[in-house]
Amino acid sequence: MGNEKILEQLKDIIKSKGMKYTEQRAIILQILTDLNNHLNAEEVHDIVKKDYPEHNIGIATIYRALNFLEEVNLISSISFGKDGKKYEGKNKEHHDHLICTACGSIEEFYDKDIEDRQDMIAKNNNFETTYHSLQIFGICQLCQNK
Amino acid sequence: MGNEKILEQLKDIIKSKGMKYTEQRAIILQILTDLNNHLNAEEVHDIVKKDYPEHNIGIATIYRALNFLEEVNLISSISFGKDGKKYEGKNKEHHDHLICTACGSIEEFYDKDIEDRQDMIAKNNNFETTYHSLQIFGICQLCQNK
DNA sequence: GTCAATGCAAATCGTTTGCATGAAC
DNA sequence: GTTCATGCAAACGATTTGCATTGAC
Repeated sequence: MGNEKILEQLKDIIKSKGMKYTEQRAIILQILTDLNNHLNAEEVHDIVKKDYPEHNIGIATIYRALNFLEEVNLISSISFGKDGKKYEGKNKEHHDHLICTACGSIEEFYDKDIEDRQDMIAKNNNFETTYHSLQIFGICQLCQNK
Repeated sequence: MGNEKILEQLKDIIKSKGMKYTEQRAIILQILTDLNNHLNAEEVHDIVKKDYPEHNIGIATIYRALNFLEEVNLISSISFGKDGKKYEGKNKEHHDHLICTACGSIEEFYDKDIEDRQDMIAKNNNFETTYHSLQIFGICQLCQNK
């Protein structure tokens, strides 16, 4: 699994906040870190039920954990119309998204030129960037052929 | 108001689909065409109640009209972070946003290079773009000085 | 007169919250 | 033992749907 590092981060953050380390939060973080995929809360719940049947994690816990993990920056989310908010681990390089509004599939891309232009625009506006998010919505090749 | 053209388009589309032209749909389309703003369904409803008090348009009709108008491409929607789906008329120039997470202010910008790169990326992925949304989050100059 | 569109209320979906119980410390 | 996190169910807000009525054609 090779994600001891991120679990250590989780432990540190939780300790520093006077909160408690629980299996549930670790499992949810691991799922999103290991899986190279964008998942909504329902999908995370399904995976937990399938891969960790001995645990009986409620959907409320999933939502609470996802909100917390995003807050402390261990996962990130993108939101769009139908399927609600989708989450992904932070173990990947920064990238942007091509989102198919027909089937909900998400393709990733990275473009150095766009990144540079954004930095320049922020600079020109005396704007101190925290992060940015670029989504291209449309119809993917598969759905075009349907 | 200068939006007879778009109402003609609406009439044509409705006729071609064997549907019926109604005041309600025309009002909702006009609001989004005239106002230079992104509105969610609730906000459209509020404007209708305020500006067209003699009509008593139900929220369900607002949603049905918005879905229809988007489907036939007379308006477009974006998912603006947490606020859900927001709609805008098609008469507005495209632009992106610098969003200050401290004070919530929104600055608009347009960058031809970024637009071109995005088109290219979509093309390379055989992706048929409907729209795109680029947000740069951070701290604006005013808030930096506080 | 016919059939689609509307208004209303109930239903539904994704998400959050209140509360008693259970687990971490 | 104290306090936080969990699971469950109820609550919630945004959107949708079912149905009788209204209005466009």
